[in-house]
Amino acid sequence: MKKETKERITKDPEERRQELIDAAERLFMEKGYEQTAVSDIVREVQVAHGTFYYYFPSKEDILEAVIEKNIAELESNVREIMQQRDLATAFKLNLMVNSIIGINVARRKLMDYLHEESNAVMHEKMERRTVDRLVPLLAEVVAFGAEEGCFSVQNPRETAEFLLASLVYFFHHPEIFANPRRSEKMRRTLETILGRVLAVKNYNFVLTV
Amino acid sequence: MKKETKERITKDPEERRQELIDAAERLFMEKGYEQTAVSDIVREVQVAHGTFYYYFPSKEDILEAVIEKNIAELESNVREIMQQRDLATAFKLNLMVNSIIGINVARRKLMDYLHEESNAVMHEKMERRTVDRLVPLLAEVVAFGAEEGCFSVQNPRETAEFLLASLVYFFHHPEIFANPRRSEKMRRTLETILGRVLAVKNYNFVLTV
Amino acid sequence: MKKETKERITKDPEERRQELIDAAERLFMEKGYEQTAVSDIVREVQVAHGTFYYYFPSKEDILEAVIEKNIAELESNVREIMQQRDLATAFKLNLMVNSIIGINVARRKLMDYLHEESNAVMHEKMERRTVDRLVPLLAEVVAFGAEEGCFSVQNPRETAEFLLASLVYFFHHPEIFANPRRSEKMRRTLETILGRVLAVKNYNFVLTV
Amino acid sequence: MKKETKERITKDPEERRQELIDAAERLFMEKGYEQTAVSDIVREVQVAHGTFYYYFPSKEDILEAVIEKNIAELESNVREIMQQRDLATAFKLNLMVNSIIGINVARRKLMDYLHEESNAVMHEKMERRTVDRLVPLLAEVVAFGAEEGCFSVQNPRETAEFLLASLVYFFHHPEIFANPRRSEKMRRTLETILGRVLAVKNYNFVLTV
DNA sequence: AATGAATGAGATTTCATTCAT
DNA sequence: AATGAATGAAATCTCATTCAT
Repeated sequence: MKKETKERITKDPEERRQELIDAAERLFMEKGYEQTAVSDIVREVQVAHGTFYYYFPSKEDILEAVIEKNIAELESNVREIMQQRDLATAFKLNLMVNSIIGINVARRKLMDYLHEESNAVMHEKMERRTVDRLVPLLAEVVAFGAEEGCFSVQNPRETAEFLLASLVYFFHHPEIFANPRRSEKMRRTLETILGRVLAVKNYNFVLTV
Repeated sequence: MKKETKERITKDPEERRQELIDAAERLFMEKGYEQTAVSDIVREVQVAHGTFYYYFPSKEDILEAVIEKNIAELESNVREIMQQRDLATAFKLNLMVNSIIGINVARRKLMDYLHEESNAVMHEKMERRTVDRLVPLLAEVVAFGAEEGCFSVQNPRETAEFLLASLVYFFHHPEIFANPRRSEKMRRTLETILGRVLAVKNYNFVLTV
Repeated sequence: MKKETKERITKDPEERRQELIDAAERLFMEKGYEQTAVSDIVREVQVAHGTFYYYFPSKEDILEAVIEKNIAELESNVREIMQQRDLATAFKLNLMVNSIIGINVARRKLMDYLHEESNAVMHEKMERRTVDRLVPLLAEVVAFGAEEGCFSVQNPRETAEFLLASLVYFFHHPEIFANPRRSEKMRRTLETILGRVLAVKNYNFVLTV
Repeated sequence: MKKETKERITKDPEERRQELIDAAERLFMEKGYEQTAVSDIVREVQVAHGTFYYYFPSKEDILEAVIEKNIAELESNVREIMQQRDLATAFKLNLMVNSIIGINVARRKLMDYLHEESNAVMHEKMERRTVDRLVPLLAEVVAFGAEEGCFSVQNPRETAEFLLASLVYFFHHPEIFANPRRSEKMRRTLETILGRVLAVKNYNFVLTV
């Protein structure tokens, strides 16, 4: 009469929550948000459906958590660079841009190219959140450079927005990286654009795509 | 056993097809692609489900048709401008950019702001298709201007891509238009950016957002 | 490679609808409304889940349909009696009351005693709808009798309400019928009550429980 | 590895039990029995789920407790009236009826009208228990009055049942109280009915709805 | 006495698509 | 060209209850 009692494994809530977010992130990137069922996530983590809903009120909420985790990481990287002293402003901005491109590229490589268009929801959310959170940081540095005189920019915030629009273009066009020649041209073009848009003095942007 | 047979209205296939596309377009803009069911479309046009599938193999196909219709219109507008003779290249490019922004803005105004994030699939597809189709046109004019000497650009195609990335930014951020001050700043910033990125000679871009 | 294609049986919509209502009625009475799953209903009728929702927007809607069917039947019986000419008013009311009790008793016998308290939702709805629909009919006859002088009643409508409250008591207490002695006493008591409440002249109510 | 242990508040078991019952009662009345989750109750009382199940084996059991609490109160009120000496029987019965109506009315006013039909389970249980517990009391007084000669009734128990059926009608139709005219008519009608059903001598019932 | 993370069966519903007519 | 009844897989979410601590 023994019931095949499924082990009931209890963990620290914070740990469980992370497990769920990590599994969701992996699956969302592989198969896309909408193609991933809550049952896929709980199967991965080996918990019951109810456990999922104990931690997240809905599937959309875990998507927000996944995105937040990603953005937070990106933001903190960028912020760290910002806080370094003794860096010339133009160089600092250069580092920030490289960091943004770099992480986006890395992230994109995880996403399945095949499901490209089927992950629109996640892409859209990610892009908007990225822009919203990074614009203030870029804008601050641009503004600072403008005061310093190393840049010549009238509207730092708006300029930062358009620059970010160009940076996330990479995120939306991962096929670029498949072709080294193309990738190279894009890199050089963006280097030029950055220099011109900011009207930098005595500095050449060097990107590492 | 008499069946009250519902009127069976036959139309010219091309007309029917258009009716379906128009209804779909309206609904996709109002409620979003995923929130629109095939039954919403057929209800609107007053035909049976079968009729829909007689014209389109799947729901995604009518989305493609809707997008194609939109892009084709945009492309033809832009192409028309291109073909005008006796226009200075910089001025021609200016007109093209205005046309792109204008149509995007008009389109966005139709879309329900409320469903912003819930229409990611359509947004994403629209953006990619727009970029794919307009890049060659912009690139051609940019290249021509570079040869002429009114622009100074190394990689016309890549430059056109990044410029388009900035133009579609408006499409993704319709909230901009809600605030006149903001909208104004964006416009002026973009005017400056265009001038700098292309390194135009003897011309100032004037946008009409 | 032949697919075991499940026969696709198409029927006249009205017939299908009735099949679904009938199956639902049977199941609701046997197991209770809440204990009946939509899958129980579709299994019975041998259609797909989708078919159910093609006919009824929700499970609650089929409950309404089941109740409506029942009430309509009861109402039409009672109305038929009302419309008979050449019946003394008291006798006519007597027939109406017998009809109401009779149908309720019959219905109750179908319901599973075991699930008594687990079918509260259906009971409550049924009772309210019954009262709402029958009060006007009873009230009319009571009023007519009062004018004629065979009854002596001040407030026909309210009196009808309280009488119905007594009639549906049987519906809520099916255990009464299990005990002949009890059942008999209830019958006689109700006969007396009817006579007294209406202050009937020259007539004795005779119930057939 | 320190866990920030949440305060663990211990109380007298009887007190805890009452807290739970009171919270459940409030919630059941506001939202309905089925619409109230066990988690709503424990959140209200600020205890863990396990604590709930330490006191009540199941959700249904706390419903029974809530109902019992209510009925017990009603029964004791009515019983108190019964035990008063020096009251004429008809007057005593009148007081009892007023007490029953009064408490039901008061209770109904607490219940959310909006969730009317969604609280069927609780309504049904409450009604049955009310009838079961009050019938013997009413029957006893009716029987006593019959012996005394102030009433003329053959079957006191059954008569009491039908009278209670009329009294609980108010409970099921709270909308009555919203309309003073209607409420007034119902009251007067019931006064007349009581007098007639019991065939009272030298007394007029006066209700206080 | 009390905690609260975990369970998991199961319920309703959606909707793109098919196909016999 | 058109109909519309029928399909059915699949998805999200609920919640009473358990049990190791």
